[in-house]
Amino acid sequence: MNKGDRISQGNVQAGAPKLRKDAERNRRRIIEATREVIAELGVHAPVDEIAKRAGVGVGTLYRRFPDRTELIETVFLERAQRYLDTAREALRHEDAWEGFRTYLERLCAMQAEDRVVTDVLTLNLPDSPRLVELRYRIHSTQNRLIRAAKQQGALRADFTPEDVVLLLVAHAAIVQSLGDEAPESSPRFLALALDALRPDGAAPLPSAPRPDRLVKAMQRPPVVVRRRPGGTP
Amino acid sequence: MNKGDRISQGNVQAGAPKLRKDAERNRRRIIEATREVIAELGVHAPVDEIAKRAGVGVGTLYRRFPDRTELIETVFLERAQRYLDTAREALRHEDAWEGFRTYLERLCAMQAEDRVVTDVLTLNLPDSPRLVELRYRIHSTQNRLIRAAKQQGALRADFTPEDVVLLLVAHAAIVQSLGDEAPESSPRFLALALDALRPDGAAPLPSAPRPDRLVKAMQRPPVVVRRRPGGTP
DNA sequence: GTCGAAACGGAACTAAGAGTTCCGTTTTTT
DNA sequence: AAAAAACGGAACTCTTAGTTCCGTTTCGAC
Repeated sequence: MNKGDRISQGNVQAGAPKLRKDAERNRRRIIEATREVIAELGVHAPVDEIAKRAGVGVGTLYRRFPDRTELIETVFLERAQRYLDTAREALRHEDAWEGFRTYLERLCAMQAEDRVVTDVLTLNLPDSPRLVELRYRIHSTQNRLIRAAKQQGALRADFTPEDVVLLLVAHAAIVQSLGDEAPESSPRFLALALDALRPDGAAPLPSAPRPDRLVKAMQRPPVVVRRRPGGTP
Repeated sequence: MNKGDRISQGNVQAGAPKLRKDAERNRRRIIEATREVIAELGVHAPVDEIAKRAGVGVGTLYRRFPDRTELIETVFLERAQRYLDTAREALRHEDAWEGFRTYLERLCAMQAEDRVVTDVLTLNLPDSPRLVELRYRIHSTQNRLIRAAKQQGALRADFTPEDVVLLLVAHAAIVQSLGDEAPESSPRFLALALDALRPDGAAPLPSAPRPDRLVKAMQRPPVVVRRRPGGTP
């Protein structure tokens, strides 16, 4: 490493030494590029692509973020937060069903325009307590939405929070395999899904997957943020 | 290549010279192993895994099948055929709705126990006219199922064949990300999906994706059967 | 039973990614 | 103008996967 280079973190911390003007500008560009690129390509997006989009060399990127993970995490948490905000907003609807419907619609729209949203649902950064906490809040907000919609009689009684996961996993696949070429697929699927949630005339459902299993299943492949494939031996 | 080695094809053709006994036995083992392995891992399954499962060296495998693609294709077409059989059987139900429902259920079950089924739906082998033809037959059989179920008034009128694709893509994702850990997910999802198809009280759907676009979307990534990453320059 | 052809196994080679480092050059700052 | 900081991107490493090569083993015809 060169003399002047210094390891620092993506999130400027209190008391961090000020960056040179060009460095600060590049830091912002990198974060912005990361947002864009992983929205399109998902968290697996290669570093080179991010650097290119930011108009910066990879070296520059690594000077600011000690590794790929550090960089991704910044953006990842941002998204999780937005996810939570969506749930909370939905809760403010006075019509509970409308609130729930809006929630699903917004989530699907987010999935369609940003692949990371799906990843937030699915993946765990290694050791990110903050993400765990955000997920917890998302879930409990979501539960309140569901309960309210059921009480109102607008949502089938045997619907469970796990079903939301099923729908989102399903919709993610629709968007990922069909989204670009056949964008009508997403709204079409969502509309069908909503019809499945009506209480009237609903056939009884087989039992829902256990939540803990579901969580385990979704967090399974730590494939996401691989550490050190190359580099230091 | 050694003197004795000879390029031949996976499917024994008329007039092909007879294989030695051990060779013939290995050839069968390889095909069987391929079936098993790609059922579990999908068409991307590495050749080494297949060879290992067959209890055979990779060399042996390549002596019989000039390349990976050749091998996969054999099994792939077998599956596509079974897919078609399922559709045809469903057509024999006297109750059209039952037929259609059974069709979907069988398809989902097949997806759950064999990843290749999804691949058959999604992917094209390079230059496989036979697969194209099978697909065509599958589609037309499926269309008859749908028409009959609608006429009987058991299936919502705005349902289209494209919706079957949506459901299968969605279900494939459910099985792939949740299947192992939370096997209840698949039947649960299917039951919800079937409820979405009821004609009574169905909300009007947004327009379906155009079939040609859908086909294009699904056949997009020719990622599947990559040719020559290494090997002959 | 022997011997040549056929087949075998699996190490080694090639290619394509992808993350990380290194260092000669450029830009800021004082 | 000089020193410090930052820059860019080629080069290096590791991984994964398809394919070939060749010394060794097995089969089958005589």
